[in-house]
Formats: sequence, structure tokens, C-alpha cells
Amino acid sequence: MPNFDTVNRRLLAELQRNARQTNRELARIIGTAESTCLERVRLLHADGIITGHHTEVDLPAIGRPVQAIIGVRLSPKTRAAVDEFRSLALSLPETLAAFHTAGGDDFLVHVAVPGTGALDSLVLDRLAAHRAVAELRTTLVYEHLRRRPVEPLL
Amino acid sequence: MPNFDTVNRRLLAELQRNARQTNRELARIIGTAESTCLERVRLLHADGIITGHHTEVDLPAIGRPVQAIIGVRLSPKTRAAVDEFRSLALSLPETLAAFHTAGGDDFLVHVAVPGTGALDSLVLDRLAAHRAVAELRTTLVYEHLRRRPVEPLL
DNA sequence: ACTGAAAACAACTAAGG
DNA sequence: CCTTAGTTGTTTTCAGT
Repeated sequence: MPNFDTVNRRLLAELQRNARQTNRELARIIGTAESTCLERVRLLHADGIITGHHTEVDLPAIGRPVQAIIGVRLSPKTRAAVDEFRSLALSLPETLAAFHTAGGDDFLVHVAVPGTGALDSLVLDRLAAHRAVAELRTTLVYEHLRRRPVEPLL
Repeated sequence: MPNFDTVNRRLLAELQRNARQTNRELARIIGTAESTCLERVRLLHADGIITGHHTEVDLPAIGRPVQAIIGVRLSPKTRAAVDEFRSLALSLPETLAAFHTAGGDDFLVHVAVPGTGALDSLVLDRLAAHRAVAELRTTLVYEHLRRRPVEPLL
């Protein structure tokens, strides 16, 4: 069972801030020996706490300054329809993330596109075209804010 | 202005898959000399294409298996109300991300909590307690799927 | 852009406290 | 968990092609 003591909490926080620090720097910041730091990080990996390290790219800088959240209701709400729509959503290069949800909407799809024209054609030509899509609601995103670090609760 | 040739596209894709590869591995995968690879990555950083490297943690493994999206309508929709709510949302340790949106909802708040009890008290005691919050709609998330790599469009 | 080589730095291992 | 020391491997820079 994982151990969320102060050292591990600070390691997780630091690695979320910057995943490419050397073990030396990490150990210095956390205040442990390098050997201890290395072992802790390996253990966090082995325990499945750390699942990966990912480079973040600036969306406007890669030509995708416009973001939207698209709420989708399916009909019928069968497993086949859900599985098909999930595949569709994840196959689109415009998609950043998709949420399969309980409630009013069956999916929320978070997309980033070059402009409002691309958004319009994405929604109408690619999403609305799917046979199980009963209703679409597109919401423009002014700001996408992340809270980091993600911390263990309790 | 950035150059999204094949080499840079593959670098961005590989680094999003695994941000902790050695420059050696990266160069081997991409098929360039190490010196070229190193220079390209540095340039992507300098050009603001790469904004950081972040470790990802497993939410269930850190005691936060339940996710929800909370739609929030504010009243009045003044700048002060928006600024206050943004601060509130980002101050909560349960928050993963917040979207400031145009349309029906003013904010969508993505949270991860230990259980449904924690979700209920988060919504009622922390969010609904804010004076500018006019309406809240909580949607449970069954699946949170990410599309990676995020690619330049066009 | 690639190659090769040298210097600096970091990772990793292992033994002992 | 820390320290030390030794080995290996990587990064980084700088020639030259």
C-alpha cells in the first residue's frame, strides 16, 4: 500500500511541476539523499502512483487557439452506440479529451481547433454525422485552467 | 515562426508519449543525429511550443477515484464574480481543471474526489456557498479519456 | 544536417553506518 | 535512511565534413 508521507507528497508535487529534473535537483529540493530520492521515485512508479511523464505543448503555438466543449446526447443509449461514439471522438485529431458521463449528456468532448470555422465543420460534419448522435451543444472555452499539483486527498 | 516538419512532429509526439526519454533514444526513434535532436528540442522550448514536462499520477491510486464535472452559472455575470469564482475553483484541492466558458454555463469544474460523499459536500459546502453561484449541475464522469499526442493542425 | 571526440555531469550500484 | 566511492552512461559543446 502506498505511503503518502511528506517526502512522497513533495516528490509528486515537484515532478508534476517539472518532470525533467535530475534526481540530484529533486533530492536537493526535497531534502533527502540522492539514493533515497531515486528509490522513492522508483517505488512510486512500481506502485502505479506515477503513470507517466508527458510533455505539454502550447495549443495556440501549434495552430489551435480555439477551444470548445461539446456536449453530446446519444440515442439510443446502448453500449454499441457509446463504444462507437467514444471511438469516433478519440479518432478526431481536434479532440483533446472526452468524458463519458452520467446525466444529461452522455459525452463531453473537449476540442482545440484553428478557428471557429474549423469548429463548425467539426461539429456538423464529423460529430453530428454519427447516427447515434441525438443532440449536440457546443460551448466555447474562454480559459482552460489547470490546478497543479494534483494531490492525494486524506 | 515555428517549423512543423516531420522531425518536429515526431519529436512532439514522442515527448508527449514519454517526456523522460534520453536524447539518445529520442534521436534513435526519430532517426536524426543526437546533436540535431538536442537542438530541435531546445528550439521547440525556446519557441514556446513546448511549455513543460509533467508527471501524471493515477487518481484512484491517490485516493481520488470519483470524478465529476460541475457546471456553474453565475449571477451577476460581472468580472468580479468571474474572477472570484475562478480563484475559488482553483483553490480547491479537489479541482483538476476549470473551464471558463461562453454559453449556458459560466464555468465547468472538473474534480476528482475520494467518494460521492466528498463530492456532495464539495458541491454544497464549498461551491454553492459562494454568493455569485446561481445554479450548479453536477455530472458524474464514468470515463476520462485523453487523446495523445496533441498534434499541430494544418 | 551529420560525425567524432572530449569534458562535464548524472545515474546507478553496492557496501557500511 | 544516509554516506561514500566506483562504474557506467548521458549530455553538452565544439571541431570538422
